[in-house]
Amino acid sequence: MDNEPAQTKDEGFLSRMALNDNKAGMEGLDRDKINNIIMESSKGSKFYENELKKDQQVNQRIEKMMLQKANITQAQLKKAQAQVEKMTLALERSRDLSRVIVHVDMDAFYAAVEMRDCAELKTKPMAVGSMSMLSTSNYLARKYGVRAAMPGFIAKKLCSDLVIVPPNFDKYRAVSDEIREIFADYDPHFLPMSLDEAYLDFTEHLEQRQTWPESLRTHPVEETPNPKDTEAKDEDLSPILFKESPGSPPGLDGSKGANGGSELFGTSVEEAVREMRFRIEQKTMLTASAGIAPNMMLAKVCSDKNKPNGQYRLPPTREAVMDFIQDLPVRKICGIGKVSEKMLNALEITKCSHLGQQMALLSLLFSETACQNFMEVSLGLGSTRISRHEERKSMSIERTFKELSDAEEQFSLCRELCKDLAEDMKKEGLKGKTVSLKLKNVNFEVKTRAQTLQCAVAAEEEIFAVAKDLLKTEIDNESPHPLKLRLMGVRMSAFVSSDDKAPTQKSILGFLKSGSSGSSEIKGEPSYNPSQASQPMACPSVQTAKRKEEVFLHSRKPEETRNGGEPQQSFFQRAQAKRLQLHVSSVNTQDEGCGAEARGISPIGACSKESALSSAALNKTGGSVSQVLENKRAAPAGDHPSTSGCEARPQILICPVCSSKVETTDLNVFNRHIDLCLNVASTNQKKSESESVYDEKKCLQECKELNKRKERSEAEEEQPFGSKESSRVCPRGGQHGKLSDLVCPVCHLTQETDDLAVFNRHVDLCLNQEVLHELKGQTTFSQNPSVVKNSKNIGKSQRGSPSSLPSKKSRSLGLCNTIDKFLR
DNA sequence: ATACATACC
DNA sequence: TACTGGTATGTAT
Repeated sequence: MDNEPAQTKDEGFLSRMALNDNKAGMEGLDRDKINNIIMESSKGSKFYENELKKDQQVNQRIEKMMLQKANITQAQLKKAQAQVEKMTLALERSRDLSRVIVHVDMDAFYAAVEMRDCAELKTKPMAVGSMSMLSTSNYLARKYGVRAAMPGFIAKKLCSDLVIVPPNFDKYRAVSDEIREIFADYDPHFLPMSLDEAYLDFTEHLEQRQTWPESLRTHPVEETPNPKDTEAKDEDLSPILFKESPGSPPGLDGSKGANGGSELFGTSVEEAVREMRFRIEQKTMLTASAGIAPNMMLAKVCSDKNKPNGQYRLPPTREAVMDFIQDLPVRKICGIGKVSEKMLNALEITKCSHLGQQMALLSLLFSETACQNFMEVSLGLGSTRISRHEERKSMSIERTFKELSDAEEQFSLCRELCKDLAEDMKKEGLKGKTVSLKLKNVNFEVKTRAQTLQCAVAAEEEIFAVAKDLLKTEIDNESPHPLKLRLMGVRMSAFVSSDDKAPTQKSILGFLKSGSSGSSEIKGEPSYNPSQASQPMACPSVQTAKRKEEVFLHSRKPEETRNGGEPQQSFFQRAQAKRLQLHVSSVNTQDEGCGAEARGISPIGACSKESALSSAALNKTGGSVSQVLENKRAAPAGDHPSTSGCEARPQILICPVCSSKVETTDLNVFNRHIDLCLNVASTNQKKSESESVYDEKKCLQECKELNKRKERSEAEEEQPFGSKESSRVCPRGGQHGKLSDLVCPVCHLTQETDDLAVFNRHVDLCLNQEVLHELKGQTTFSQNPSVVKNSKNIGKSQRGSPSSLPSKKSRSLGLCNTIDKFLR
């Protein structure tokens, strides 16, 4: 393959704009001619200008890097080298060659499907897409330099005969289903990367296969495989779109002619993979290519080696792997794109072997993550286990259009997007806390703006309420000029995990009573007035924990996902994990998910859906450590927990942290106040660790500042609780100085801790106990609950670091665990 | 947490 | 005429 990374001494810019002939089927093209056409077609366009700008940014990055490089001393390098060698050894020790990983990839998938279904296309250069953008081209078109991700109008200039077919995603999905059925026969846990691509672990299958009789390894040869095609022009309709590449089924040619023939496959890996490809072809009349290797990273590269319609096996020996890696251009590695390539090239690193040789240098110039990746690549290491069930992290929708400058239209488009997104979210039962707005102006400049709520939302109005504000801000920023947009997108992220959704949040009592997460109904709730059943759809997502098994288009997962819990972890990984842990426990952030709570118990018309705005404002409130029990926490003794939140009469609440009075009808406001106090406290604590003296003035000031800062970005109608009464004392009434010996307002026992988060947790537990107590009608709850120790509880431990506080007395551990579950 | 960039299909 | 859309992740602040 002549896939030299297009070393463009010319401008370097070519590496960005020029033809990327890294793909199969693009060998031996007249690159210069093609690049000329591409440049000519692009020059002067806004797109081109923007690309130029981006390229300059990359160049600056490179310059910066080169400067850094120039400043590296021999001593540093030597030290780094030692480190690198140590890590290399460790990585080497972790090398696992025992797995047989296969990467399968359909050849020119969309294009192949279209060709299969339309005889006329078979002999023509064609591509799937539009005049604006192509998603795939067939191999005939590739001869002209026409490839995926190229705009159709440019492709047309390269090949005036090019036929552009609009995509039929439903059809591709259907075919995808068919091939996935076959995949599952070889690995029921296969990992789909897109409609046409997947990773499979053949290891188990191969073990089984050794014992299989021939009958199980024999597959019929269908002669008239295309029922959809009514015209039976035999030669043209041959199911074989591509001549066999080196790695094709050996017996295929021989036995193909006869109707009713069949094909026997052996027991080796290669035979098994040939069999799979054969079956795919029989079933879909489309060909696939495959790579066989001891890990995912290598398998991926291998599948490209004999494309189309071929396969390549990399033997599972260290020698074979290292040989294979040696001359492999870095750009071939999944994850190293054009920018990384360019940066590496600047360091004269073009092949994977160079990576290994330059690791010391790289470790001084690149991030830890990047280095780890480079090092693994240079050693031919990759994930040896494939796993599927990663949860989706975001969901988005975006649209490109002709210039849109009218604000009104922009808002309505925004709403439209939110509506569609909300629909999608609903389909998967998702709720997220972060809403992002993406804007691209007519100069192709992209902006994203995000806001994170305290509560997870999913409905159109809720999303729109936020997106609209973000959009408004941008419009205002630009005024008096209009925003001239060419794209708008909305994204949801920070999903609450399924465990965290509605049920537990809604009402702990309801949860306990129903004994399962199946329902968030609070029906059992004594003092809950049934008439309140009009309870806003507040938290509709009861059963939402269930997600659709698989979502085709969204099933991507990073290639380099690390295997779950294997001893395969590298030094880098472990070190990083450790750092991360440290980081997490040292950072004070918001807690996750409060589901229905905020809206559910909010006294103000949370239930009324009338105004998207008001509902959004409400959504911004609530959500905190003790969200689970916030109503209880805020409720004066005697008040029933679940009703207290719905009371509209103003209450004076005492903050357990700063002991100040908080006058509010909204428990969320109160809760947030507590959060802020805790934030301030622990920040201060950290700052003055050495003195271990708590500065009261500072606390007050910071409390105010924090409150103000937060308030500012929030709904205007909310009364800033921090700005009033001067009666507040920080950290607690009377207790100046040392931040120890906090007294739990519930159990009244002294807590020997300096950590307010720990203390807070204790209070939570106490409150929980009260609830449980009421629930079970028990009478003895004088015990002081132990502070739960659960270092794994990261989401929570952001506020409550694992504590070593000795529990005063032993108490029902079972109960403790139960509570802890809720607190997660 | 937010913004922006990179990468992949 | 015309340079996507969806998702994840890394990097910097």
